[in-house]
Amino acid sequence: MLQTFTALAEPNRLAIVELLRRGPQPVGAIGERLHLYQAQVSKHLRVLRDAGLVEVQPRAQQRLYALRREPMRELDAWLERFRALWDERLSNLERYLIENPDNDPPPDASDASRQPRRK
Amino acid sequence: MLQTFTALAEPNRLAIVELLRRGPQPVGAIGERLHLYQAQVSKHLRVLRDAGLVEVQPRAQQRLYALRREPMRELDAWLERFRALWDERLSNLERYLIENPDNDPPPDASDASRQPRRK
DNA sequence: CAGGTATATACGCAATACCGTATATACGAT
DNA sequence: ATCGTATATACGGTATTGCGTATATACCTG
Repeated sequence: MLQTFTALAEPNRLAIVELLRRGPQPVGAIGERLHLYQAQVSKHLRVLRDAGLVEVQPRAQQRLYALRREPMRELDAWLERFRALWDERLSNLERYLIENPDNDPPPDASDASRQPRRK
Repeated sequence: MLQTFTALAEPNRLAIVELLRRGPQPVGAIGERLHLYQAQVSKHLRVLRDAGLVEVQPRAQQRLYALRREPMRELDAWLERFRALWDERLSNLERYLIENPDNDPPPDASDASRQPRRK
């Protein structure tokens, strides 16, 4: 997951991924489209490949890069763990916690980390 | 979107976000939980805040940080643009289109495998 | 106001990342 | 084999980033 975010946390790589959404592309075409030096494209694709975001298929001297769905699905699953929060009453709980500074928050898992400091 | 990915592309920040999934937390608690220096937590939270991923509410001297749903929804929307691809047979179709610009006649496109074959 | 607590920012440093250029490798055609 | 095309990697430089330490700011209590 971290690797996925890392790979996407770069303008050109994100652009590449967006571009590949249209379909597999050879390195050269990507470079032209995004006004990047060929070496940069190769290097960015290397990162995307190591992150599992793209796969490569040789075609003569060309290398066709295509998106892989796996990491996207993982991202989806990761998001899923958050959607529960937004769609549930937990959101209200959080809001309550925030809006009641002076009172004790309701006993729950979110309270487990409160520090008994005092020393 | 890029800012979101950038913010999440750091182990500690990602951990913070995961932690906040349980509910709002003050800075100190986050630091203890993740074994980070307080300054680091503040700085990471600063990044997350600038990215819109978290919001802060003052509570006495503490600052309670909570997740914001906005960027998560954006991420969801961003993913949506890709889901169409995965759920369709377009992947293979596009692959075929690109792989055969004007040269090779297709061996058989109907039963195309998802795996590129090695030669 | 003094003093303690909680958090934010400033600063120097080391590691990392991206870039541009040059070079190496792979493949096809002559 | 040699050349042209397409892509990958190596290398040096610069910019960015995260870290640790020190310090500043804000708030509560007495």
